Amino acid sequence: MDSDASLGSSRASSPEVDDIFLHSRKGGGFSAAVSSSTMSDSPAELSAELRNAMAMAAAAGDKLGAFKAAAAAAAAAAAKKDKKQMSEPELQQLRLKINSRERKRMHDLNIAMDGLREVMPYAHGPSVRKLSKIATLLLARNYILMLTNSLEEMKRLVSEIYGGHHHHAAAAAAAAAAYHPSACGAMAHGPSLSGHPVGHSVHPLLPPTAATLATGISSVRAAPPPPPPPVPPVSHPASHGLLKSPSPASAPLGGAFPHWSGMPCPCSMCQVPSAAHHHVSGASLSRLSADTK
DNA sequence: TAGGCCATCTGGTCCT
DNA sequence: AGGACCAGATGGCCTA
Repeated sequence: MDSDASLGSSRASSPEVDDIFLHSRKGGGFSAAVSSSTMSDSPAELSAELRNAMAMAAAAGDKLGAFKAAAAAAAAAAAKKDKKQMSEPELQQLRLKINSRERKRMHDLNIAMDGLREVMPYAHGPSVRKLSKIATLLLARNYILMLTNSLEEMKRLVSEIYGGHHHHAAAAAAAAAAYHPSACGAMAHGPSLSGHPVGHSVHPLLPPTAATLATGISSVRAAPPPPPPPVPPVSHPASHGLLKSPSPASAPLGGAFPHWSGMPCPCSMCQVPSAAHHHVSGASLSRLSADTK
């Protein structure tokens, strides 16, 4: 019936409707979930009619849709009327339905954001706090730019290797690209690589690309400028700037990143940024914000 | 305690 | 008309 029954939340703090009304939220409890709906002019408690409707729906056995059924029914009935003619409970039901939709929409957005985080070359795991949304987006942008640069570089090298056989160059590049995954052996690409999904897309045989995924975002994390200097390739600081540790004493990031001996760290965060590579700086971020307004 | 990040609510606007 | 999308407001949680 109601669409938000289909999706679970990617966050524990994103309860489903049932959770909102039937369980205490962490910290705030019931009031935390409901009180904000009363910030404007709604009464602090649900109306008696509303609660009755919910109770009846719950008694009907539809646990998942207990609230939703009541809300949908009331909303459907209310939809036939003018809003001004709607009673207070009907208006509340409509509001709750709209709120539920909006919550689902935001949950979907968060799920997509989680999916994006999963394929980003940053440390995953319990000891590393997950990227914020803005950091995820900025990191993703820089990562795409880095991969584009890598691809171009690879094409260029293949063209050089094959010299004048220009008509073979494109095919060779394609073949090289296709061959790459298996050639990497244990360093298989893809999300299956624990803790470092696609971070080594910068091939070790290729010169370091211009990418530094974190440079732009560090200015986002660190409120006061100046931006931190590039991270040295060998030593891994406790924080990449982007990544928040659960506690100061938490495991250093180097432990979360698998680093292969005798091989430059494939983590693009550890690579020195190139002046040619444009990354999203704090300034550009603010510009971006301004542009979108 | 201030600031960052987030979830949620809400009203408005646009689209189908 | 209903749903999707958006932005502002608000309050909670967490960290430095």
